[in-house]
Amino acid sequence: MAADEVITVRGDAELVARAGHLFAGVRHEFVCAARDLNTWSQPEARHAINGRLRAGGTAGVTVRKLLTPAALADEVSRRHLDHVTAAGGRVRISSAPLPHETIIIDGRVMILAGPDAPGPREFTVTTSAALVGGVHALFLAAWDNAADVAGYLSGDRPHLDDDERAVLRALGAGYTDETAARRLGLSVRTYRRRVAELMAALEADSRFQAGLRAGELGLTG
Amino acid sequence: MAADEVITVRGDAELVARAGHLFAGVRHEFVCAARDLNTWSQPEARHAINGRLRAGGTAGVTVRKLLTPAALADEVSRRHLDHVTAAGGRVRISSAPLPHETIIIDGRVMILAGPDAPGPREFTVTTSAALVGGVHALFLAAWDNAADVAGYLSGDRPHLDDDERAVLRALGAGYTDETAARRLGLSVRTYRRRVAELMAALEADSRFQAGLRAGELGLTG
DNA sequence: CACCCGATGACAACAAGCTGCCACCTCGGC
DNA sequence: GCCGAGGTGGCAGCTTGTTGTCATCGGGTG
Repeated sequence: MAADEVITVRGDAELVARAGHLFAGVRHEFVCAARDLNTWSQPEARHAINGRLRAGGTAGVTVRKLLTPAALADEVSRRHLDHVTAAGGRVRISSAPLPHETIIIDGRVMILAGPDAPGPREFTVTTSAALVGGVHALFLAAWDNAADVAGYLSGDRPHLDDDERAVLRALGAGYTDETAARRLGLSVRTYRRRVAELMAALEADSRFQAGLRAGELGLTG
Repeated sequence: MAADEVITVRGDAELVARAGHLFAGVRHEFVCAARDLNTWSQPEARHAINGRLRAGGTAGVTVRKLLTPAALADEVSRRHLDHVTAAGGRVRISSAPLPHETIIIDGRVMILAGPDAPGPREFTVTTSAALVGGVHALFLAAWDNAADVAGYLSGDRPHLDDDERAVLRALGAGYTDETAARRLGLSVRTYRRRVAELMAALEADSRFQAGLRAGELGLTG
């Protein structure tokens, strides 16, 4: 039994001072999972870290960021993500809640931000192989099941209204057009018109394809 | 900055001796993520832990296990999972690789198994709130996107062969039956037979529904 | 009011999908 | 060889889906 390499720091400033060098030491992988991009209360902290990251050079480093939709809310964040993707980083969006910030560097070092409590935020830095490895695997599991930000944003999300959702549900329920139309209080002709519009919105050539797309875009729940 | 509550133990026996009491102290939640159920090299260790768990009483405790399909391979594991679900525990299956074993108790204590190296396996036990909280959130993200074991097993996963995958791809491509059949070197009659079989396997009443299911089950990639 | 517009629904014609039936072929066992 | 099982394909008849056309209705607008 042995005490392990885990330290806790309080506040951005101390983190930068104590662990800033780690960001510059990235060799091949930088992954982070977070709810949004507002972990650093003071912009200076973020700048300092970004500076360190760039100083280390980004060639050959794969960057992966796993975020929640909250990170797409404001324009500043979006622009940051555009930068990341433009630089070859990959960004995905998870519908599940995420920790406030988890950073893993080269599978060796892990930095976890504590909850947004009053006072300076706590950060935990560890190099324990078991800890980092385990969390990294969990990260990958979450990553694998999240949608790419491109697909999430530009893809479509055709902003369906209630009627269209109703049609979608009827299709998903496996009703025939006849039955579905009756249930929705529409004529069969109109129902089919709706289906056709939906398929156009989903850029699907067949109903099977439309089902597939609807599933991909998570329009079923 | 402060050293945190992280200890590392080597081997099942030491883990049971040092941290076994934690398993008995479960109050409301016991979650674990693992590739399979073979973390404990000696069955005695598992029995010891199961004993401790039961000793603590399971009323009001939610048990969640996130595993990979590997955990469903052998009959013994399946029976164990049946027990878990019968006792009210929830089991999900993730298609992504998972850490060897991550256990979180009541959101307070976390136990991570190290890689299956030669010699006794290392376990890391920590109570650091930031660490445990962060990993717990990551676990939830992975959990949310995994399939319930019931749906995974009984549902279908109809173990598609290459032909069926080809049909699926043709459907997903949006071809008409005519075109798809020609591409696959089949008669239209046979192609449609295949589609019908596929739909039966997916328990779908319409092609739309089949597309939805296929997407859900990740049979497109 | 007359007018236009968009949404709806009826009808029709056609395309696509679904299935039962039967004939054919091939393979393996007798 | 003979037989049966299982996969295949053609055909036919039916259902379902797709689309165009047209009449109708109701709500603005001049």
